[in-house]
Amino acid sequence: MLIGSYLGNLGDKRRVAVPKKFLLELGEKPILAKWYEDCLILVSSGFWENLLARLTGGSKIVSLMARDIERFILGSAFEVDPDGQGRIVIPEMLAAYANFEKDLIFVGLGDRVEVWPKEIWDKKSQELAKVTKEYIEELAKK
Amino acid sequence: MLIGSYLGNLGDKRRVAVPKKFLLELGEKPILAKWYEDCLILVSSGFWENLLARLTGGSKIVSLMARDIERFILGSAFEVDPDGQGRIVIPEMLAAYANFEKDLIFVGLGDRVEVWPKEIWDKKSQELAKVTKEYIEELAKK
DNA sequence: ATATAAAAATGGTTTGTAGTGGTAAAAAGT
DNA sequence: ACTTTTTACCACTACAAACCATTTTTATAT
Repeated sequence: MLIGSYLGNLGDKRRVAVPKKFLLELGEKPILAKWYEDCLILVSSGFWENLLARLTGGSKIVSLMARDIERFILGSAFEVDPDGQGRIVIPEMLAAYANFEKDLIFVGLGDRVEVWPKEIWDKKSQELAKVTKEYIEELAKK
Repeated sequence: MLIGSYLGNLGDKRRVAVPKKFLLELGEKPILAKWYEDCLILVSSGFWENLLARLTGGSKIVSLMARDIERFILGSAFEVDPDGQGRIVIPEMLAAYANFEKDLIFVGLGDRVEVWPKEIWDKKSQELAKVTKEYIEELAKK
Protein backbone atom coordinates (compact mmCIF):
# COMPACT_ATOMS: atom_id res chain seq x y z
CA MET A 1 0.00 0.00 0.00
CA LEU A 2 1.36 3.39 -1.00
CA ILE A 3 1.16 5.61 2.09
CA GLY A 4 3.08 8.46 3.69
CA SER A 5 4.79 11.48 2.16
CA TYR A 6 8.41 11.98 1.36
CA LEU A 7 10.48 14.87 0.10
CA GLY A 8 12.52 14.81 -3.04
CA ASN A 9 14.45 17.34 -5.02
CA LEU A 10 14.95 17.89 -8.68
CA GLY A 11 18.56 18.00 -9.71
CA ASP A 12 20.28 19.61 -12.65
CA LYS A 13 18.62 17.47 -15.27
CA ARG A 14 15.07 17.17 -13.95
CA ARG A 15 16.19 14.06 -12.14
CA VAL A 16 14.62 13.02 -8.85
CA ALA A 17 14.90 10.01 -6.54
CA VAL A 18 11.66 8.11 -6.01
CA PRO A 19 11.25 7.25 -2.29
CA LYS A 20 12.41 3.68 -1.70
CA LYS A 21 9.13 2.83 0.02
CA PHE A 22 7.24 3.54 -3.17
CA LEU A 23 9.75 2.20 -5.63
CA LEU A 24 9.11 -1.46 -4.88
CA GLU A 25 5.36 -1.23 -5.26
CA LEU A 26 5.51 0.80 -8.42
CA GLY A 27 7.32 -1.98 -10.21
CA GLU A 28 9.69 -1.88 -13.13
CA LYS A 29 8.06 0.56 -15.49
CA PRO A 30 5.84 3.01 -13.64
CA ILE A 31 3.71 5.55 -15.49
CA LEU A 32 3.97 9.26 -14.78
CA ALA A 33 1.08 11.45 -15.98
CA LYS A 34 -0.75 14.74 -15.56
CA TRP A 35 -3.32 14.83 -12.82
CA TYR A 36 -5.71 17.34 -11.39
CA GLU A 37 -5.01 20.55 -9.46
CA ASP A 38 -1.81 20.73 -11.49
CA CYS A 39 0.00 17.86 -9.85
CA LEU A 40 1.33 14.62 -11.37
CA ILE A 41 0.54 11.00 -10.58
CA LEU A 42 2.88 8.07 -10.52
CA VAL A 43 1.32 4.61 -10.77
CA SER A 44 2.35 1.04 -11.45
CA SER A 45 1.88 -0.24 -14.96
CA GLY A 46 -0.72 -2.63 -13.57
CA PHE A 47 -2.86 0.15 -12.14
CA TRP A 48 -2.42 2.04 -15.36
CA GLU A 49 -3.69 -0.81 -17.51
CA ASN A 50 -6.66 -1.10 -15.22
CA LEU A 51 -7.47 2.59 -15.58
CA LEU A 52 -7.13 2.41 -19.33
CA ALA A 53 -9.36 -0.61 -19.66
CA ARG A 54 -12.18 1.30 -18.02
CA LEU A 55 -11.38 4.40 -19.98
CA THR A 56 -11.41 2.89 -23.44
CA GLY A 57 -13.78 0.05 -22.56
CA GLY A 58 -17.17 1.18 -23.83
CA SER A 59 -16.14 4.42 -25.43
CA LYS A 60 -15.85 4.76 -29.18
CA ILE A 61 -13.88 7.37 -31.00
CA VAL A 62 -17.05 8.85 -32.45
CA SER A 63 -17.70 11.39 -29.71
CA LEU A 64 -15.58 14.45 -29.10
CA MET A 65 -15.65 13.76 -25.36
CA ALA A 66 -14.22 10.28 -25.79
CA ARG A 67 -11.42 11.64 -27.94
CA ASP A 68 -10.62 14.44 -25.53
CA ILE A 69 -10.41 12.14 -22.54
CA GLU A 70 -7.94 9.92 -24.32
CA ARG A 71 -5.96 12.97 -25.36
CA PHE A 72 -5.67 14.22 -21.81
CA ILE A 73 -4.80 10.92 -20.18
CA LEU A 74 -2.74 9.16 -22.82
CA GLY A 75 -1.15 12.24 -24.30
CA SER A 76 0.38 13.19 -20.99
CA ALA A 77 1.49 9.73 -19.87
CA PHE A 78 5.13 8.72 -19.91
CA GLU A 79 6.69 5.43 -19.03
CA VAL A 80 9.54 6.23 -16.67
CA ASP A 81 12.49 4.00 -16.00
CA PRO A 82 14.25 4.35 -12.64
CA ASP A 83 18.04 4.15 -12.94
CA GLY A 84 20.30 2.04 -10.76
CA GLN A 85 19.91 4.57 -7.93
CA GLY A 86 16.12 4.70 -8.13
CA ARG A 87 15.93 8.07 -9.83
CA ILE A 88 13.62 9.05 -12.67
CA VAL A 89 13.76 11.91 -15.16
CA ILE A 90 10.69 14.12 -15.28
CA PRO A 91 9.79 14.89 -18.92
CA GLU A 92 10.01 18.60 -19.62
CA MET A 93 6.35 18.81 -20.56
CA LEU A 94 5.21 17.43 -17.21
CA ALA A 95 7.66 19.49 -15.16
CA ALA A 96 6.28 22.60 -16.84
CA TYR A 97 2.66 21.58 -16.32
CA ALA A 98 3.12 20.98 -12.59
CA ASN A 99 5.42 23.99 -12.02
CA PHE A 100 8.27 21.93 -10.62
CA GLU A 101 11.21 23.94 -9.34
CA LYS A 102 13.47 22.14 -6.94
CA ASP A 103 11.65 20.84 -3.86
CA LEU A 104 9.02 18.19 -4.48
CA ILE A 105 6.87 15.99 -2.31
CA PHE A 106 5.66 12.45 -3.01
CA VAL A 107 2.29 11.71 -1.43
CA GLY A 108 1.13 8.10 -1.22
CA LEU A 109 -2.62 7.68 -1.70
CA GLY A 110 -3.17 3.95 -1.57
CA ASP A 111 -3.12 2.96 -5.19
CA ARG A 112 -1.30 5.98 -6.57
CA VAL A 113 1.37 8.51 -5.71
CA GLU A 114 0.84 12.21 -6.27
CA VAL A 115 3.82 14.45 -6.91
CA TRP A 116 3.61 18.14 -5.96
CA PRO A 117 5.91 21.12 -5.75
CA LYS A 118 6.61 21.38 -2.03
CA GLU A 119 5.55 25.02 -1.56
CA ILE A 120 2.21 24.42 -3.23
CA TRP A 121 1.61 21.28 -1.23
CA ASP A 122 2.40 23.09 2.02
CA LYS A 123 -0.17 25.76 1.24
CA LYS A 124 -2.71 23.19 0.25
CA SER A 125 -2.24 21.06 3.34
CA GLN A 126 -2.63 24.14 5.54
CA GLU A 127 -5.95 24.84 3.90
CA LEU A 128 -6.92 21.24 4.38
CA ALA A 129 -6.03 21.38 8.06
CA LYS A 130 -8.08 24.55 8.53
CA VAL A 131 -11.12 23.21 6.77
CA THR A 132 -10.88 19.96 8.67
CA LYS A 133 -10.52 21.76 12.01
CA GLU A 134 -13.60 23.90 11.42
CA TYR A 135 -15.52 20.85 10.47
CA ILE A 136 -14.56 19.06 13.65
CA GLU A 137 -15.47 22.09 15.76
CA GLU A 138 -18.87 22.14 14.13
CA LEU A 139 -19.32 18.54 15.05
CA ALA A 140 -18.26 19.17 18.64
CA LYS A 141 -21.01 21.76 19.18
CA LYS A 142 -23.75 19.29 18.65
CA MET B 1 1.99 1.33 -26.35
CA LEU B 2 1.95 4.74 -27.97
CA ILE B 3 1.82 7.26 -25.12
CA GLY B 4 3.23 10.67 -24.26
CA SER B 5 3.81 13.68 -26.45
CA TYR B 6 6.90 14.84 -28.23
CA LEU B 7 7.83 17.93 -30.21
CA GLY B 8 8.87 17.93 -33.83
CA ASN B 9 9.53 20.58 -36.39
CA LEU B 10 8.87 20.84 -40.03
CA GLY B 11 11.97 21.57 -42.05
CA ASP B 12 12.48 23.08 -45.46
CA LYS B 13 10.63 20.43 -47.42
CA ARG B 14 7.74 19.56 -45.09
CA ARG B 15 10.02 16.99 -43.57
CA VAL B 16 9.69 16.06 -39.90
CA ALA B 17 11.30 13.48 -37.63
CA VAL B 18 8.89 11.01 -36.05
CA PRO B 19 9.80 10.54 -32.37
CA LYS B 20 11.84 7.36 -31.96
CA LYS B 21 9.49 6.10 -29.27
CA PHE B 22 6.69 5.97 -31.83
CA LEU B 23 8.67 4.96 -34.88
CA LEU B 24 9.18 1.36 -33.87
CA GLU B 25 5.53 0.69 -33.18
CA LEU B 26 4.31 2.36 -36.35
CA GLY B 27 6.16 -0.14 -38.48
CA GLU B 28 7.51 0.17 -41.99
CA LYS B 29 4.75 1.92 -43.87
CA PRO B 30 2.54 3.98 -41.55
CA ILE B 31 -0.60 5.70 -42.77
CA LEU B 32 -1.08 9.45 -42.40
CA ALA B 33 -4.58 10.91 -42.80
CA LYS B 34 -6.96 13.74 -41.94
CA TRP B 35 -8.57 13.41 -38.56
CA TYR B 36 -11.07 15.14 -36.34
CA GLU B 37 -10.59 18.62 -34.88
CA ASP B 38 -8.31 19.55 -37.79
CA CYS B 39 -5.38 17.42 -36.77
CA LEU B 40 -3.74 14.50 -38.56
CA ILE B 41 -3.51 10.88 -37.54
CA LEU B 42 -0.60 8.50 -37.93
CA VAL B 43 -1.12 4.75 -37.51
CA SER B 44 0.58 1.51 -38.45
CA SER B 45 -0.67 -0.07 -41.65
CA GLY B 46 -1.82 -3.06 -39.63
CA PHE B 47 -4.04 -0.96 -37.43
CA TRP B 48 -5.52 1.10 -40.24
CA GLU B 49 -8.43 -1.16 -41.16
CA ASN B 50 -9.15 -1.79 -37.51
CA LEU B 51 -9.46 1.94 -37.03
CA LEU B 52 -11.90 2.36 -39.90
CA ALA B 53 -14.05 -0.44 -38.56
CA ARG B 54 -14.28 1.27 -35.18
CA LEU B 55 -15.16 4.54 -36.86
CA THR B 56 -18.09 3.30 -38.84
CA GLY B 57 -19.17 1.10 -35.96
CA GLY B 58 -20.01 -1.86 -38.14
CA SER B 59 -22.84 -0.08 -39.92
CA LYS B 60 -20.82 0.27 -43.03
CA ILE B 61 -22.89 1.09 -46.05
CA VAL B 62 -26.06 1.83 -44.18
CA SER B 63 -25.86 5.40 -43.06
CA LEU B 64 -24.90 8.46 -45.00
CA MET B 65 -22.82 9.58 -42.07
CA ALA B 66 -20.72 6.40 -42.10
CA ARG B 67 -20.11 6.82 -45.81
CA ASP B 68 -19.09 10.44 -45.39
CA ILE B 69 -16.69 9.57 -42.61
CA GLU B 70 -15.08 6.99 -44.84
CA ARG B 71 -14.82 9.45 -47.69
CA PHE B 72 -13.27 12.04 -45.43
CA ILE B 73 -10.76 9.82 -43.70
CA LEU B 74 -10.01 7.27 -46.39
CA GLY B 75 -9.91 9.82 -49.15
CA SER B 76 -7.14 11.68 -47.41
CA ALA B 77 -4.92 8.75 -46.46
CA PHE B 78 -1.30 8.60 -47.55
CA GLU B 79 1.22 5.87 -47.01
CA VAL B 80 4.35 7.53 -45.66
CA ASP B 81 7.81 6.08 -45.69
CA PRO B 82 10.27 7.15 -42.98
CA ASP B 83 13.81 7.66 -44.31
CA GLY B 84 16.94 6.28 -42.69
CA GLN B 85 16.79 8.97 -40.02
CA GLY B 86 13.14 8.38 -39.19
CA ARG B 87 11.75 11.42 -40.97
CA ILE B 88 8.60 11.56 -43.06
CA VAL B 89 7.39 14.08 -45.64
CA ILE B 90 3.97 15.57 -44.96
CA PRO B 91 1.92 15.73 -48.20
CA GLU B 92 1.05 19.30 -49.09
CA MET B 93 -2.70 18.71 -48.91
CA LEU B 94 -2.48 17.40 -45.35
CA ALA B 95 -0.10 20.10 -44.18
CA ALA B 96 -2.55 22.70 -45.48
CA TYR B 97 -5.55 20.99 -43.91
CA ALA B 98 -3.98 20.88 -40.45
CA ASN B 99 -2.40 24.35 -40.67
CA PHE B 100 1.13 23.14 -40.11
CA GLU B 101 3.73 25.86 -39.82
CA LYS B 102 6.94 24.84 -38.14
CA ASP B 103 6.38 23.55 -34.61
CA LEU B 104 4.40 20.33 -34.35
CA ILE B 105 3.53 17.92 -31.57
CA PHE B 106 3.07 14.15 -31.78
CA VAL B 107 0.54 12.83 -29.27
CA GLY B 108 0.51 9.11 -28.53
CA LEU B 109 -3.01 7.72 -27.92
CA GLY B 110 -2.46 4.05 -27.31
CA ASP B 111 -3.02 2.65 -30.75
CA ARG B 112 -2.63 5.80 -32.79
CA VAL B 113 -0.69 9.07 -32.95
CA GLU B 114 -2.22 12.48 -33.52
CA VAL B 115 -0.17 15.27 -35.04
CA TRP B 116 -1.01 18.90 -34.17
CA PRO B 117 0.45 22.33 -34.71
CA LYS B 118 2.05 23.09 -31.36
CA GLU B 119 0.31 26.40 -30.67
CA ILE B 120 -3.12 24.91 -31.28
CA TRP B 121 -2.36 21.88 -29.14
CA ASP B 122 -1.16 24.07 -26.27
CA LYS B 123 -4.45 25.91 -26.24
CA LYS B 124 -6.44 22.72 -26.49
CA SER B 125 -4.61 20.86 -23.76
CA GLN B 126 -5.38 23.65 -21.30
CA GLU B 127 -9.07 23.22 -22.03
CA LEU B 128 -8.83 19.45 -21.79
CA ALA B 129 -7.94 19.53 -18.10
CA LYS B 130 -11.21 21.32 -17.30
CA VAL B 131 -13.50 19.46 -19.66
CA THR B 132 -12.46 15.96 -18.72
CA LYS B 133 -12.07 16.53 -14.99
CA GLU B 134 -15.35 15.25 -13.62
CA TYR B 135 -15.49 12.29 -15.89
CA ILE B 136 -12.08 10.99 -14.99
CA GLU B 137 -12.56 11.54 -11.27
CA GLU B 138 -15.46 9.13 -11.50
CA LEU B 139 -13.29 6.57 -13.22
CA ALA B 140 -10.50 6.91 -10.70
CA LYS B 141 -12.78 6.07 -7.79
CA LYS B 142 -13.59 2.57 -8.95
C1' DA C 1 28.46 5.54 23.39
C1' DT C 2 31.34 4.64 19.63
C1' DA C 3 32.77 2.31 15.72
C1' DT C 4 31.80 -0.30 11.75
C1' DA C 5 29.07 -1.81 8.13
C1' DA C 6 25.24 -1.35 5.12
C1' DA C 7 22.12 1.35 2.66
C1' DA C 8 20.79 5.41 0.41
C1' DA C 9 21.29 9.98 -1.44
C1' DT C 10 24.08 12.99 -4.37
C1' DG C 11 27.20 14.56 -7.88
C1' DG C 12 29.70 14.04 -12.02
C1' DT C 13 31.50 11.87 -16.39
C1' DT C 14 31.18 9.38 -20.54
C1' DT C 15 29.15 7.10 -24.33
C1' DG C 16 25.50 6.23 -27.39
C1' DT C 17 21.88 7.95 -30.23
C1' DA C 18 18.14 10.97 -31.63
C1' DG C 19 17.67 14.91 -34.37
C1' DT C 20 19.35 18.24 -38.02
C1' DG C 21 21.38 20.03 -42.19
C1' DG C 22 23.03 19.24 -46.40
C1' DT C 23 24.24 16.78 -50.88
C1' DA C 24 23.84 13.59 -54.54
C1' DA C 25 21.01 10.76 -57.31
C1' DA C 26 16.59 9.63 -59.27
C1' DA C 27 12.09 10.77 -60.95
C1' DA C 28 8.75 13.64 -62.88
C1' DG C 29 7.22 17.21 -65.61
C1' DT C 30 7.99 20.84 -69.28
C1' DA D 1 16.88 17.24 -73.34
C1' DC D 2 16.72 20.26 -69.60
C1' DT D 3 14.78 21.97 -65.46
C1' DT D 4 12.54 21.16 -61.17
C1' DT D 5 10.95 18.42 -57.57
C1' DT D 6 11.32 14.45 -54.84
C1' DT D 7 13.74 10.66 -52.57
C1' DA D 8 17.62 8.41 -50.49
C1' DC D 9 21.89 8.73 -48.32
C1' DC D 10 25.88 10.68 -45.59
C1' DA D 11 28.05 13.37 -41.89
C1' DC D 12 27.84 16.28 -37.87
C1' DT D 13 26.04 18.06 -33.39
C1' DA D 14 24.11 18.10 -29.08
C1' DC D 15 21.39 16.27 -25.65
C1' DA D 16 20.19 12.63 -22.67
C1' DA D 17 20.52 8.24 -20.48
C1' DA D 18 23.46 4.90 -18.33
C1' DC D 19 27.27 4.29 -15.50
C1' DC D 20 30.59 5.08 -11.77
C1' DA D 21 32.35 7.10 -7.76
C1' DT D 22 31.83 9.79 -3.42
C1' DT D 23 29.51 11.40 0.55
C1' DT D 24 25.99 11.06 3.98
C1' DT D 25 22.83 8.77 6.76
C1' DT D 26 20.89 4.75 9.28
C1' DA D 27 21.30 0.58 11.73
C1' DT D 28 23.78 -2.86 14.28
C1' DA D 29 27.06 -4.69 17.24
C1' DT D 30 30.88 -4.28 20.37
